[in-house]
Amino acid sequence: MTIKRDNILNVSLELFANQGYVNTSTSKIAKAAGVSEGLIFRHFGNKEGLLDAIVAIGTQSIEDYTTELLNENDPKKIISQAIDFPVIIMKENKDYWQLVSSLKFQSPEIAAKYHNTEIFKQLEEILEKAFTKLNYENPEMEMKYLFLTIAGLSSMHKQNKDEEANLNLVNFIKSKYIN
Amino acid sequence: MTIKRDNILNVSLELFANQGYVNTSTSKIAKAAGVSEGLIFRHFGNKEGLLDAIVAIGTQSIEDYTTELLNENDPKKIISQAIDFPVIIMKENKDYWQLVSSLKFQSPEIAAKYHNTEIFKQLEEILEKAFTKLNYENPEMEMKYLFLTIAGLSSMHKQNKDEEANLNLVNFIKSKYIN
DNA sequence: GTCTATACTCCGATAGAC
DNA sequence: GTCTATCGGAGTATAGAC
Repeated sequence: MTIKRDNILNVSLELFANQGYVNTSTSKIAKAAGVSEGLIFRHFGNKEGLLDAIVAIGTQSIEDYTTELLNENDPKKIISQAIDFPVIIMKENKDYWQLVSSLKFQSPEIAAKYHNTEIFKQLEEILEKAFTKLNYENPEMEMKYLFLTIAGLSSMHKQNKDEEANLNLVNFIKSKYIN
Repeated sequence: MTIKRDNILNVSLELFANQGYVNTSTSKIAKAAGVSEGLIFRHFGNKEGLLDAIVAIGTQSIEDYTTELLNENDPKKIISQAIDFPVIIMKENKDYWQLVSSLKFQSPEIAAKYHNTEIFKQLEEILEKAFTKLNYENPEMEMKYLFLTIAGLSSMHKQNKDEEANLNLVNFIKSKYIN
């Protein structure tokens, strides 16, 4: 029953992420998932409904990770884990992350619909507090700077396949914050 | 004479950047540019030819900026100007930059075709040399880290409209390298 | 299977530059 | 008078959502 539905979900996440949402036709999805095209519309109404379902799943697992950080008290651990964020995310949710990034470049309506700020606002607060605890001169700026670095790491992971090099860089950045 | 041609070029850069290449139909471009649809094909052969023309123009102005850096000797100035890179680019080539970024998320063929690494390889070399001159312990890593920061700055500028905040952050980052 | 959107073609006509 | 840029519209083929 839900096997085919899951099939559609998995296949279209992969296709949307790697070929783009607009470039992926429903018939392509149907073929790749081994289902009839009609089933897609039976389950998800229309193509955008399918996109909604996919994004919702991925968002959940990222929220789970942020919640972990909320329960952490040691500021150095928080910073360290925040730097790990792209590594973790990219490993387990590579396709999801790429899809969400790509949606920012779609039409303004689509971009707005899937632009999730809440998770990041939380992360920002946590990080700023961590820097405050560590007596940094300018915690807000430090937080913004680190956030930038994390954003950069995300886009790097998307392009660079050399995992060892990526990990070296992650550790190098960590060493700037934790001695 | 070429007024209409320029019109097409300007309008489609804006549309491609903000709505996406695939989402922008040639008829939409024609209407927005106030020209007949046929004229687009007369000038550029097909839709991809139009994209080529647009990208070529923007690439040129970015190359101009990198060439400036090549002629700079003071390592601190090089680093400072590299950090300024996204600010300059985003101010003068916002749409172009966004378009090129968005193409990375298109089909693999399109992504590969417009993925320009040469400019960045040059920039990488220049920066690594600068860090070597300044006797940093690990110039290669420092370069990669700074490169990451610059990538992060680019994506931030794309989203964040508050120019003053952006500039503050840029200066904060500069202060990490130049005392 | 239906219907619409889209890339692309073809052509006759016009107006201005040389 | 020719050449070039352009218009406007009819028309085709195909792909894609549903």
